[in-house]
Amino acid sequence: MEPRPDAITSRLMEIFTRLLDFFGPQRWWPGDTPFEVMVGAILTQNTAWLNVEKAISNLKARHLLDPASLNALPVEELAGLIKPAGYFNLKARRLKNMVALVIKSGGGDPPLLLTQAPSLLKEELLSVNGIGQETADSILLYAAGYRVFVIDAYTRRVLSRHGFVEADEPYENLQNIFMNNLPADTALFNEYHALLVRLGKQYCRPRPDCAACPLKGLNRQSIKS
DNA sequence: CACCAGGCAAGTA
DNA sequence: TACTTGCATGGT
Repeated sequence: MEPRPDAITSRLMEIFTRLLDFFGPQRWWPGDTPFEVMVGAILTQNTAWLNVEKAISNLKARHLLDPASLNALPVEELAGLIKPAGYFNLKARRLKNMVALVIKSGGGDPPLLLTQAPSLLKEELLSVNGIGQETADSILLYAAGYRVFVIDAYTRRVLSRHGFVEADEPYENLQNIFMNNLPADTALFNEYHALLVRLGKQYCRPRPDCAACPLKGLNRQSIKS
């Protein structure tokens, strides 16, 4: 027996309401410009945000946080500046790859790249070596402002720990649960994902603190549709 | 000290 | 197709 769609909607909204009441608004994404969001999306891959901030500060302090500057910067120097974010050699190449797309497909202007239709934009982003589903969707939502739900390791962990989905549920299925059952409200998608990450960081870690979890006691029935 | 963080791609069988 | 492995700093 699968739950009715409206039942899924109300359960998803209850989760959201609980998280918002408990934590308050998260005001994501932390970044001043669309390009900064894009850079942060690469740097935060499997990395604590605090370390990403240090890397971004290094770039800002040298006025290098724009496509033209990063394009002109030797990849070894870029790697040196983003060291605190970890995987610095890998991420330096990934940033270069992303900048190449901004130049090729946006004429070097991030907003021009980001105003393309979401399906086309996602396809282009995914074609960049170093940008996968989550990074692409983060850019679609938090840099371009499109109504896309971002799935990350915390989201998957929170949902599976609560019995809502299987632990190995594919990315696209998880994404569709939210996108097919929530109101068409970009601000909601923005805040919802941020709240799930906040919950994950604080309570749903590998060693969880379930006693204090704001989602404690929810019905564990599947929400797969 | 060990553990882990807002993933992704390449390699192996 | 389905696993496994490399990538790396810094906070808790």
